[in-house]
Amino acid sequence: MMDFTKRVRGTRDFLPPFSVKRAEFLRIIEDTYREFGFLPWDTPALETAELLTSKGGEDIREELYIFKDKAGREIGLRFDLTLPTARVLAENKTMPLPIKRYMIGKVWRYDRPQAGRFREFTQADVDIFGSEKPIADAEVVAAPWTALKRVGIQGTVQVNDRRLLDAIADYIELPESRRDEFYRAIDKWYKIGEEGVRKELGELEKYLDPFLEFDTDLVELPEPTEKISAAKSALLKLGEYLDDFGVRWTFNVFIVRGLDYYTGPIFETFVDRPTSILSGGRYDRLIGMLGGREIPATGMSIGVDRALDLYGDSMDLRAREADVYVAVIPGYEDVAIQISNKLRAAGKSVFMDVTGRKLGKQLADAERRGVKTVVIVGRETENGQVVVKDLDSGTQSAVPLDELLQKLS
RNA sequence: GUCGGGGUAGUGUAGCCUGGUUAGCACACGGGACUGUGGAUCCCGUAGCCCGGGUUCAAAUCCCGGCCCCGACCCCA
Repeated sequence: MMDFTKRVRGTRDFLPPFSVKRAEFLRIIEDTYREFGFLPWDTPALETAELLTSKGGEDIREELYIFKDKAGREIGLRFDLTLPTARVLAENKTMPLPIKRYMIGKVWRYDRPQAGRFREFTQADVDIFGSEKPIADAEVVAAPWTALKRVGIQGTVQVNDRRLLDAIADYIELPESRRDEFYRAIDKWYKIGEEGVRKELGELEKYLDPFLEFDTDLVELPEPTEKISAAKSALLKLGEYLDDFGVRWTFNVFIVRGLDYYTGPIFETFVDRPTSILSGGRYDRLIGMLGGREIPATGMSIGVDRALDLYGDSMDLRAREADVYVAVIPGYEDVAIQISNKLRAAGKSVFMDVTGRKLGKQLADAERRGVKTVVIVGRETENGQVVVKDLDSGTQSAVPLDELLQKLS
């Protein structure tokens, strides 16, 4: 006998009550993005292998789902939402700018699964295309940060800037060819500590002490060169806008994020663990690299599943499965359907029993589902009434049908 | 790719070291006591030793191989 119950490695099933919270979280994110004026986009999960590997060389294939279709073409699953979006912009060369868009969807990476890391996971992106101004970076941070705040998660956005890092690297005379290696090591500062970073750096360790002079508050950041001054004042401007948006942020010179993707401000958001749940930055060259005109771009992404895993318990999310449970006494199905429809038309979510099981079972079922209001549809309907029962208090009363809606509101 | 810990009903586990009744328990699920009133209690029920080989009179237990899961490293555009 084959085992048909196996899941693909690194994927997950989302079942209630978690799935209910997850859907609610996604709804709040989407509502917030809309409030900030971002419009929804959706692009295919499948892209050509050519695109997916375009900015990482051959070794990047190791981290991707790539396979051949029946015609022998190499295709793969997207690993983020930014690259497909950039492809669309490179392809549609006359879209009116600026564009503010969001996209919520699954992405796939052939990582080795472990705590907080899956091969299939959901991202909720916002991006602004067509503005190089810091106010755009600030807004793109503010929208997802606000969404998180609305569910009770107050993160601190750690801010750095690729131009600043490069300016510092110039100043401390870090060889160009070793910079990726250096950045990759210091990026682990909060994970493995100073000692770990020194060890990791090896012969590059001599550059660490001069670099550490820049581990300060932003206003106190030394300005030994013109380039550093310029990067600093850009960050100060950005910080001012973040303050205006009410975002909690801090400058952190150890934030690096990736290697060849970003060209300006970069962001990571932490709550109380060194695991980022909201991150992104500015990437002004990507669309040009894909063959489009150069369009300045900046974006952020919520790691939806990771945020739920780490902080779902403390999120302020509705967990109940429906607003009202309609318990149906056998023989009264027709009127139960009519009543359920009426409630739904008034905006209530309704779980109507369809099993015909006895009332005690239906009440237990309602409770299990976390629904606290039960409308019992039975013989009272012959007098134009239903019984409304509150499962929390245990109280109930017969209510005329035309008063049902106001009784429930 | 490297390393560590594990696989016993749907979930969590006891049993394994020291092989030997019908593989025990809890939760969950279905039904009943209670055919129009949930949370409590009681009763009944469904459901399990990852796969293959070896040792043995006898394997969940010991040995070998495989598969899978979890976690750490590497990496994370």
